[in-house]
Amino acid sequence: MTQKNRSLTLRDVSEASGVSEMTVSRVLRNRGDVSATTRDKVLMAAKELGYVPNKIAGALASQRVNLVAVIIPSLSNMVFPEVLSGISQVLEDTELQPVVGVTDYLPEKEEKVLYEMLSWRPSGVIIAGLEHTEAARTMLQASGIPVVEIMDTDGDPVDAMVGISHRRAGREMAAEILKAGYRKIAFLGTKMPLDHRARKRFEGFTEVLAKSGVEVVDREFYSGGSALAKGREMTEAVLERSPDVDFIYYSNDMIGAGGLLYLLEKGIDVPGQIGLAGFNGVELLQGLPRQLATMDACRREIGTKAAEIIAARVNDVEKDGQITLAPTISFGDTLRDR
Amino acid sequence: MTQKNRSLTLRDVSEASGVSEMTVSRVLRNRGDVSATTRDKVLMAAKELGYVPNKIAGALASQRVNLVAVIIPSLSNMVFPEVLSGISQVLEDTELQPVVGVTDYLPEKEEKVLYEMLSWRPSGVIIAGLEHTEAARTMLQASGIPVVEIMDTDGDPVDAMVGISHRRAGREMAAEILKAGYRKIAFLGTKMPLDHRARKRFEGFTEVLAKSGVEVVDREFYSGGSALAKGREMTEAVLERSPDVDFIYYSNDMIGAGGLLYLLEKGIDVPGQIGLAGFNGVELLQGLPRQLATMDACRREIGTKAAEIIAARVNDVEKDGQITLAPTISFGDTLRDR
DNA sequence: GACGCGACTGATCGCGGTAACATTCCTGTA
DNA sequence: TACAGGAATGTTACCGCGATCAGTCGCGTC
Repeated sequence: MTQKNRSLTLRDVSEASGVSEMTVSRVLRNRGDVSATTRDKVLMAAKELGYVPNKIAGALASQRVNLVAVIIPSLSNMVFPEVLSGISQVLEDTELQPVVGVTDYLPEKEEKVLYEMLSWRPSGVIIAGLEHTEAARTMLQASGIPVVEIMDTDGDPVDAMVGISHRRAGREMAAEILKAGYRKIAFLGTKMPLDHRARKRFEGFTEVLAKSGVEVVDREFYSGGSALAKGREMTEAVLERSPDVDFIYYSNDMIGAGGLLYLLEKGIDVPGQIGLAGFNGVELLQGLPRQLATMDACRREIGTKAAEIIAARVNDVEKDGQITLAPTISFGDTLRDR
Repeated sequence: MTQKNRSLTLRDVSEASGVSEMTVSRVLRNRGDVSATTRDKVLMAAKELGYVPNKIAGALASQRVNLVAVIIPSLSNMVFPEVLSGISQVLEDTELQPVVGVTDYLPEKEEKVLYEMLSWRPSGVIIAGLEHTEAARTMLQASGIPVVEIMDTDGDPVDAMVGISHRRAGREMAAEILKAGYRKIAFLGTKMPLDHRARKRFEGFTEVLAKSGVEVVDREFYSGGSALAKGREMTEAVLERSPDVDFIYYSNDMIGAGGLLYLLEKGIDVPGQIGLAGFNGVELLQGLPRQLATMDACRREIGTKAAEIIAARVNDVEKDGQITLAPTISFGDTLRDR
């Protein structure tokens, strides 16, 4: 409460409680032996002064920074917050703490953010995707700390990796769609150069279609704006251009939901006339009039596994570092045998 | 690239380039006079080694930490990410950097997170809400750094504050609803003890209703789960219990959207038989079959204004610190004169 | 009574940088 | 030619804390 301007230090607490700085330090970190009386005295003084330890100094002195850099493309779609929450949950039981950096899907920004984060000398890095600039990869390698690349497993990780195969996800969805008898298939997605995982899903998707001699009859890509509204617009555009479409595969659930709402409004029979599928398994879908077919991206689990790997490695425990999770398909009400 | 284990220091670069550590430091920070030749030599050496400056040490030595602590309740609803993006956008033009902490709407967790963040000695704090534990308020005051409390302006800030009056938002919505002729009004919201802003909206809302002798005929609260689905369920429950309801005020757009979808499905005339309104003005709404009446919470602007205040104060520029933004109501298609 | 031992406490050093001041060197000018 | 003055570079002293090691004290043991 009594507080001038200059920030308090151990010395202030030490003077206030009549013991050495070292003892105060021990009390506040619960380390080493301190008598109960001294401990109480110190804690009282610290509380009274409103002392908050300086982790900057602590980290420098101890050469330990209990931060984990988490680098993701975006916070504004539901997918990464959920990964984050998985990470936080696991790290909560450790002394590690996540620090988030956002790249907006821009490789150069990713590089910059990574550089910034590494300059805080974190204990580990969790970073989305396997595609990074040359410089970023080099930094990750040179950092000498555990690195987990998440979300995607189609590629070579710098170190550890946890995710699903998006290529396979695309393939499986394509197979199911074909099995259900759809043939005039359209694809709606995000502008792809930015989003490697969406691209890989698309590649896997077309690959399987091609094997059956089927080609995507139409496609449309968007960027920015309300995904729900974009799904609507794009669906409308595609139907206008290609009225004979019988299935639409969306690169994410949000635009899929927009498309679903649009089709229902138009009185189109889903999935009779047109089938639909999205990707991600977002919670939102549960509130829709009909359940959109989708594929769970195992977001939360990716977060927890990644955090577990970091936590283990930080404590020098070796731990399996290449985890490919299996996304489960959910057919919902929009993908059925015709 | 050549890299053992121990992290590189200025000394390594200094040795590699044949100048003093101080000069290397100057080059890397672009500060002070350094000849072009020396500069190049140093930069080459630094790049070659893959040197990343240690901000921990730098911050300790310079007594400057260019971090801004941003403490918010949640990342999983659209509102805070948007505030964050406003903050980031403004801070991008400064040397400040946001660091996010999440409290899950729990006061004790907020206190803990705040303590953690302050222990990194940030240059400023942006924190959601005006309600904090006693200890948290004390810490904020004692920190001696600029503090901006955001989102809400119904109360006394520790220092600066940027937001809207949720009480007034509730009042205005109530007034419009009454003006449109609705009288059997229900309220659906989140469990309130956790969310002061939702509570204040509700208080303002009922206050205006009461002045016209109207009372909320039914109410229902939820916590957890998919908001869209919850909106659906709660709406169904309320209609069953109180079939004569003619308006439903939702404490957020997401549950409002769920309700809207439900009513449309049931073939109920919206807004003829039942009017609806939500709160927040989320982007999602643009993709709905009908535009839900709502009120913009000025999220992005709150973020930018708050960041501007911090940025100004950090540079010792005084700046107006009590900003109340005016949310604009948007009637959409679900609130109309009967 | 000397000794060992464990519990507790303190002194010193250095983590990797930066601020502030000191030094060197070069140039133009009186 | 001597010297002022600035540009370029180096030296020194910390920043606030924790690791390490060095005491101090009380007590049981032989």
